[in-house]
Amino acid sequence: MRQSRRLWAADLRTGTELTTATITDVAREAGVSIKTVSRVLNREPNVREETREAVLAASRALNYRPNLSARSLAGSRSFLIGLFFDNPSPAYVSDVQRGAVSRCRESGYHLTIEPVAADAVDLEGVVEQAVSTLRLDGVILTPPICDDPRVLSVLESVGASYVRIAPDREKGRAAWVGMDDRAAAQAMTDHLLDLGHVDIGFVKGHPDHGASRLRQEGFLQALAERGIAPRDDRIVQGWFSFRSGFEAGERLLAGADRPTAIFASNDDMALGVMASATRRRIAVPEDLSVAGFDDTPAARTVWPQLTTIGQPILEMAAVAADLLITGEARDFPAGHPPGRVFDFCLTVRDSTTRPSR
Amino acid sequence: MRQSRRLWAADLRTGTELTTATITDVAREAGVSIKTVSRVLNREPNVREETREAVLAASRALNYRPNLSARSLAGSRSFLIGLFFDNPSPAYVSDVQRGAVSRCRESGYHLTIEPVAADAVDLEGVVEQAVSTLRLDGVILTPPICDDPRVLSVLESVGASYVRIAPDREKGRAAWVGMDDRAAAQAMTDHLLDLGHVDIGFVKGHPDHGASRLRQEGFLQALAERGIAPRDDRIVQGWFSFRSGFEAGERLLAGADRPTAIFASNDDMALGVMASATRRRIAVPEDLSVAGFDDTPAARTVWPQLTTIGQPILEMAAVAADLLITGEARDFPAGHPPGRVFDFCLTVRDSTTRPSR
DNA sequence: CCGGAAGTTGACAGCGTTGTCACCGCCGCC
DNA sequence: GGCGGCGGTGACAACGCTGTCAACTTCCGG
Repeated sequence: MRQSRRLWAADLRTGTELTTATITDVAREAGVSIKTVSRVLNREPNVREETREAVLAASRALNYRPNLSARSLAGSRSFLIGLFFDNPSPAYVSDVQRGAVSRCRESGYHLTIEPVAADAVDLEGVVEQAVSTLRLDGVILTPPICDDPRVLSVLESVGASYVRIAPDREKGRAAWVGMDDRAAAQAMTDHLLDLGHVDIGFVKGHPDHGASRLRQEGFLQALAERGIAPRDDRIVQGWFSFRSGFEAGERLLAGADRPTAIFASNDDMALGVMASATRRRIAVPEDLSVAGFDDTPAARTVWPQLTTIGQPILEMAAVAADLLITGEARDFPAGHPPGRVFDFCLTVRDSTTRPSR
Repeated sequence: MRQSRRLWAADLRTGTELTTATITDVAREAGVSIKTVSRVLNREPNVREETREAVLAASRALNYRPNLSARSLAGSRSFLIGLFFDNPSPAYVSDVQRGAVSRCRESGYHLTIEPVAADAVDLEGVVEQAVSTLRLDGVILTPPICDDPRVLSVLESVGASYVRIAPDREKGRAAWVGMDDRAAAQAMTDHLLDLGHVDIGFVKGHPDHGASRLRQEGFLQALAERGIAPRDDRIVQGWFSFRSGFEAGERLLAGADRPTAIFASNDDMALGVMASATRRRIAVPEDLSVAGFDDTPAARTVWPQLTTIGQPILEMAAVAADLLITGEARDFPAGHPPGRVFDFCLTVRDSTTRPSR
């Protein structure tokens, strides 16, 4: 009745000795071979119900934990999924992580993270190193690196399957999940138009992000459908940052000829616009409606609370992990990867109302 | 000249065939045994310089990547560090992740994350499962779960070494890194006193967080050292949330008898106070100075920008990872674990100024 | 010039699991 | 009634690396 015994350095301190059950111990306990234990644990077919239960009982009795390293070395799966991200927004990344982990946990997978700078010189090296040494079963990519051709090439050259979240280009290249930014921006603009606004300012996003273009298109389309001609001086460039939003606000709100509403391409810039309005003693929403995009926590942490567009990020990330775990992200007809568009959520809060004039 | 060849499912699509070099390939290429290659790669002593270089050259030539699973299975290290966190603040967690990963990368370690809910029924199970199956070399714990006795017990019972970030209790139990919350709160209060404020409101933090108590103590001590008696009605309970800060502001700012400055125990609550002031047309900082704590991104994303206390979170997390990687977190004299206090940073921005009356 | 210590290297046995293949018995079919 | 097939099981060889130990070299001091 020998069991694998291991002595940890920490035990030398406490004097406790630990036992870590291996698959061999479980097999002995259940009176079967290790291969049969393996079959049960991997839910393989062709195991008698009676045998399965005996194994499961033995496994529970010994508090058996499979050794991922051994599984990975012997088998073809590592049970590890990598999440690569630049750091656009902590709140966004946090949601992606929680969504992905929740799906991973269901299948005994774990998530490793690799924060990287999109402009890092050795981006490819970091990616390749992580994927190769960890033998990742799959990789999840967030914007903006999900559109970095170098990263995609590296992943493909080492044969890793990956899912892109909200990619902008080459959607036929690999699996992805995303949202319809154009439709969302159009919906928000419609909301402002419905309130009675006709003179609406727009703050563009960072030109490198694909979403910026789509959001602007949605804005313009909404105007077009109501027969409103966009005024060039109502559309100003921003960079997704609070400061750029503040500056855009300063520009749009200078003078008496100002819009009655401003739609910023993300929440941080919307907050910047609100700050600019506050500075100029323009009351939000009474004298100016402000709308954002993303529904970051800050949108609720500000007064008045921001009307914005929410994305089901947790769900998107969970589906991304799912595509990897099920293998759908790997096996698909060339040029036709699985992709899924999620619904956005227009959240009307206190920063938008009918125009006062 | 055979090399290990592996065919990936993805290659069936592209027709490419991949070669993954193993330590055996490197050994053959360099004309030495695999053990010698292993020695070089692990920086073990007693290898001739000439041999070392030959191995390194061969390794580079074949673009060799060690297989972590194999290393972990054969050796005693998994090169994996786990980060367990509840989700108090995405910005905080994001900094912890970046700090820890930066140190990990230096030593070929990787970080796995386990977001958990502090009140999850099976918290212990999740922790135990992750540590056991992944064979984590170490674990990093953030508040509030770094103070959860169940988690600490599980980690100790499976013999995992861990480092706590900003623990509140039982600091003699395991390695930790932290900051002096009391001194920081005192410094912030001194800043307000130095500006000339004598009537300062204080918003307490969540009673379950140890930091709340320390911050209040620092506030009171600063007053005491100037001989100022604290007024009970100037100290109100908060819960670290924006809303609770807003409500605290409403309470403190009602009526003409109001403080000239308010120090909130964290940034979210300070923002709530600012929102309340804005609603009541009390100008910040002209008519009311507001100070926060934590230096979250929102502190800069608001107008006026918030005076607050910053913590070197990246550095703290990096040191936490370092303690794990070097083994200092594991081997220490009983009752005397390594611990380190980091300097805080008082960041004066626009939300505080001299009192107008 | 010799004995021993220190430096340098390799053979080999695992580490805990999965993949392959063989085996045994039972069923249904001609 | 023999035979092919399949459900159920186990023996055994990997997987790629590290730990152990032994062997061989080199370098000293006496």
